[in-house]
Amino acid sequence: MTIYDIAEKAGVSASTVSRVINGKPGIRDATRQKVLALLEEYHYSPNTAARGLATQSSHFIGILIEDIRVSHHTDAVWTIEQEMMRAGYTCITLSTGTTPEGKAQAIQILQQRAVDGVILIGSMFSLDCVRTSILKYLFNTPVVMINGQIDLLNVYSILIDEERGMEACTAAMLEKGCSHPVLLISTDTPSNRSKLEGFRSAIQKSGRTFDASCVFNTTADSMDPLAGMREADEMCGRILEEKPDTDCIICIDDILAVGVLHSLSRRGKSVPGDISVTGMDNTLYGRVSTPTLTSIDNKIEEAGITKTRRKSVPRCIQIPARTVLRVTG
Amino acid sequence: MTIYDIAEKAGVSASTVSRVINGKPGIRDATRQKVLALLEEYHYSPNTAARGLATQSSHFIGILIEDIRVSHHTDAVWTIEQEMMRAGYTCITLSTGTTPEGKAQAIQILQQRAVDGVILIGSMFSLDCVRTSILKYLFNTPVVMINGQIDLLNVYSILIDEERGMEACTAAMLEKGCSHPVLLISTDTPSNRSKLEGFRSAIQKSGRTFDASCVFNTTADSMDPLAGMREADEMCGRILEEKPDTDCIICIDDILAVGVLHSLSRRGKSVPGDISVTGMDNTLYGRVSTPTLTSIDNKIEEAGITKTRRKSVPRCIQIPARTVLRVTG
DNA sequence: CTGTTAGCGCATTCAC
DNA sequence: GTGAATGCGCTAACAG
Repeated sequence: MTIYDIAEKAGVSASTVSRVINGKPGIRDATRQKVLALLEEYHYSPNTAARGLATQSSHFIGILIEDIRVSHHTDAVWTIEQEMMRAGYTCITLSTGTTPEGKAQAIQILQQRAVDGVILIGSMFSLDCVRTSILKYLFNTPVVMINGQIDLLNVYSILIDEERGMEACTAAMLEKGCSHPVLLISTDTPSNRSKLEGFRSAIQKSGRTFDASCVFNTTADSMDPLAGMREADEMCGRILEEKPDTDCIICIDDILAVGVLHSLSRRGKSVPGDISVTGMDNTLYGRVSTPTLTSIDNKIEEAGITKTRRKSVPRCIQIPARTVLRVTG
Repeated sequence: MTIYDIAEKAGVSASTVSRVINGKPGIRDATRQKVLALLEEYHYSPNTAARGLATQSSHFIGILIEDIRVSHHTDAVWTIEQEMMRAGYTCITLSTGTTPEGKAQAIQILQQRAVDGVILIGSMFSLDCVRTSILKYLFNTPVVMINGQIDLLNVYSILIDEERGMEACTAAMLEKGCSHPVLLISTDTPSNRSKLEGFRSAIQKSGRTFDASCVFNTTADSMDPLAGMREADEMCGRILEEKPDTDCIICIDDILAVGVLHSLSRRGKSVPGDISVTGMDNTLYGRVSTPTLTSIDNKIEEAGITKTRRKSVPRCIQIPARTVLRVTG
């Protein structure tokens, strides 16, 4: 079913059909009704690729995440997708994997699909190779980075202030009476570095001296949540051994927190009676900080990816990380 | 950058450039090299929409799942996406939500995007409204259902034999010495019904009589894993109260299993010492049954969604659910 | 109000 | 070997 088939059956020209489809004015009502009926009868729906070719707008939005299996960012994808759909856009959500090549390839695919905009979710996209690829393939396409930053004119950032989020979280625990907090952190990422900084800052602002031995690192690949949990579980044992007076374990993310909780429960420790535990990231595993997704969503619109971005828009937007603490038990 | 721009710069015609791009033979090597160089220099990459228009093939594969935030099926999406990518296809993965309207809308979107094939993941797509939508919009497009079934000529099924999977799982527990198994099941879905049937069947085949009071239902919306966990947690308390001699809790899925584990650990019960617990579905939360994804993947190829499906292919393929049991502790 | 024409970017005959 | 012409399905001037 093409627009021409319908036109023929209706005894009008293709442009008339096109006008009806797009709700353009200046059509006699009788004609419109007739066409509308045919459209319905034949379940016609327009070929978006052809339309895109003609209008120079694919109505595609590309979303890049590292791994769809990791629930970390999947929440964001969901709301963005819903919102974009309401706006008439279709999302192409791609898992890039952790390698630079994977990311570069995904960016090229999006270019070939002529997406109208791109959303990069996660600090892991703040890479030089990503910058290069954008420059090569998407220099003309608005890009929004959630929790990442790249210095290019067409790249907008929405940053979640994780540093201050973690700082507030730690401060809250200290105020609550914890005197021997420990930070459980995973591999070195921009995001994790911010959180570490926030932790350190809170400690110092409270008048204590920051002791690096209070920071424990896990090494598991962030792509494998199960491994992360297990490692956190073991690490928790080490923490209790090396720092027996620990009364608060602050975890860089919720996966680690779950591992810690398992370990503590096995050891008969009560939470938060004996030890307080906090997580972060608001995934399925727990709900602690990060902004509400709707607020991210607003910001994306603000960044004008769907709009005809006429007015100048701030290149970078900070969202305060809400620190709705939850001492998981 | 269009094919014409490159052609002009190379002093050849567009068709020549096209031939080079597509590796067609019959081009003097010098010409080819020159064009290739320009292609590289200008980071040219073809507009897939235009190409699709010309070749009548979008090289898009549509994937429908109910909710990207639910890790249940997200594993399948990952491997399918990887595989399709290797084959030169781009996946449009859409979350349909639980409503019929959402599913119908997603199907129409895929039609408008002229996808070359569609993959429906989950038993929740075995709906009459889905059938209607496929008939309306995708009657000409090969559709593969994973763990679902719809009677249409262009719809292929890959079924995971959950009934036998659950039967084997239950039988294994009985053999292991459990004498008072309980089934914890969630809302009524085709998939859950099969599992219940498998449970019942194993009980009876072992010579016992099936007692319906051994089946406990949770009511939480399957879309909200957290709620599911919580409910399973509470339900576990009820189970221990009403059936104090329970020595094995078989959970319909891993989310419920996690809830049960939490509850047991809080009550000081040892797993599997006091009580054995099994989950199902091989999500992040645990790994128990279901086929390996690569085997699913093979089956999809077998169903010929990417191929020119010349030979007739079995309309329905059964995969035995592997019952790699893991008594979670 | 409606039809005609042209063009979006590419692949594919058919000539040369 | 290579170029010119045509069409994919649709929209957008431009006429009438």
